[in-house]
Amino acid sequence: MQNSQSSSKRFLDIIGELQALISEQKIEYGDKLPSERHLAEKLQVSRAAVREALRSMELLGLIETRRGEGTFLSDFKKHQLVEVLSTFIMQQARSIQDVVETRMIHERAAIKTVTENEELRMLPVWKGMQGKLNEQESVFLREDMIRETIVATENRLSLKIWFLLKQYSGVSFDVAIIAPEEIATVHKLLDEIISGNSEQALTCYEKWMNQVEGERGETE
Amino acid sequence: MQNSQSSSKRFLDIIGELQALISEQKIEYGDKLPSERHLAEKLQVSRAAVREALRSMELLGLIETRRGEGTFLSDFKKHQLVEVLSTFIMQQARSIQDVVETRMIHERAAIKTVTENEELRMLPVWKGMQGKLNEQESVFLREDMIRETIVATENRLSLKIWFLLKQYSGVSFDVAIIAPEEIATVHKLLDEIISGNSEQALTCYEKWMNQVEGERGETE
DNA sequence: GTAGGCATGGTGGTCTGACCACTGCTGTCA
DNA sequence: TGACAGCAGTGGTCAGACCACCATGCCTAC
Repeated sequence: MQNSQSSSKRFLDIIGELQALISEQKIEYGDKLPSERHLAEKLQVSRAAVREALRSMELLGLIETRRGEGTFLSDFKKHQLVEVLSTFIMQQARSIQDVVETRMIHERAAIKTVTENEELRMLPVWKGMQGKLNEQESVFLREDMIRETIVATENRLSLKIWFLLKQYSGVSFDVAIIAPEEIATVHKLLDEIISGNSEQALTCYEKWMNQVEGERGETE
Repeated sequence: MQNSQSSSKRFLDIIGELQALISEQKIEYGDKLPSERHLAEKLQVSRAAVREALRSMELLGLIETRRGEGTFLSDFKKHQLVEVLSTFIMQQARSIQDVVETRMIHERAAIKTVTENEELRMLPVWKGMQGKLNEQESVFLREDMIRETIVATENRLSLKIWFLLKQYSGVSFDVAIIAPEEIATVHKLLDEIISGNSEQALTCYEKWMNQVEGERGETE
């Protein structure tokens, strides 16, 4: 196990045991965990100790508790983590600017990876996006475009980090594209991706982000 | 305040109050927090509730507790977070490969940013590194080189993420450079940075990483 | 038969008070 | 002067209690 110095920090051990339990019993997202009292008995510790571990995990967004119902393995998208880190770690960040810049680091890297990989740029998803972009009825979300790009790289960790950053930067990022210029830019971006023009794709991306920024400036 | 739905989730409120307290009393990294009993009295909650909040913060690496001594505001480098997330989030990651790749995303971005910014590439730190690289006695750590690059970008969040990733990937990254070829590569990398050749700098970086990888393969 | 109300058991939320283990200090004694 | 014992303060842990809430099932009134 990873519990080498398990002398102190019992609640860390408990978290470890909970992880093992979840793994053993194949508890999946949304499933219910044993009750605090049962866990206390099973792990041979007090309920208070179990609660300390559970609250920690809750703060990380790993679990979700509902009074009167129970404790559930959480969907990893709902992260209290963001709010908390925002006050502590983010205060060390120069500003919201760091968050935006870091988010863009991941986005640029994804675009580059996809564009420079023949298999990835041939994926049907890009054509599909272009189709959606043309249809007036269907909604084409900025977020979808970026997310799909990162998903395509198959780097789940990057996706995870991106998700957190997006959540924190709290921009109007999940809105449908409206401005015709923006649609044109995204169209071009998709073209460049499919064509494998890494340099041009990134240029398009920068242009797009500027447009998004411009719109925000107008509406706010 | 952020306590909108403060009906449940008291421990979140407590964390908020602790943050406020830390802010008010200007408690800095390494300083001691009031004892659990004092906090309980001050915040008008039970000690158990205070402890749940404290354990959560400890898991995030925000504080550090030492039995018999007290609770201290932590240095942000020591993050239990890594270990815990490793079991949950990382299990979703394809593999350690994702961590390495994500770390490199941040490193490449930093090199690019520095190289393409006139002020940054003129910083004395690069010349200093070259000097260190020449002196046989002084230690030139791989880690220093990369870290300084990210530091130069002044994106503290990226630095933070990089630090966590490095810690997790647990590579032999903080060792001194030994192989002459590697020294040559880093020398060239520094040259390209100073010259502002973004493309070439990144090429050097990739070459360097391959060399590092090669060494690891030999020794393990 | 159905809709509404009620009792009940299980769950998380919180508190109290107690005891243990450890640390650091302080005063005493050799 | 130095070593040591005692003490106060701290986190670590526990047991037990009570509350608020939820789901369920039963029962009654319609």
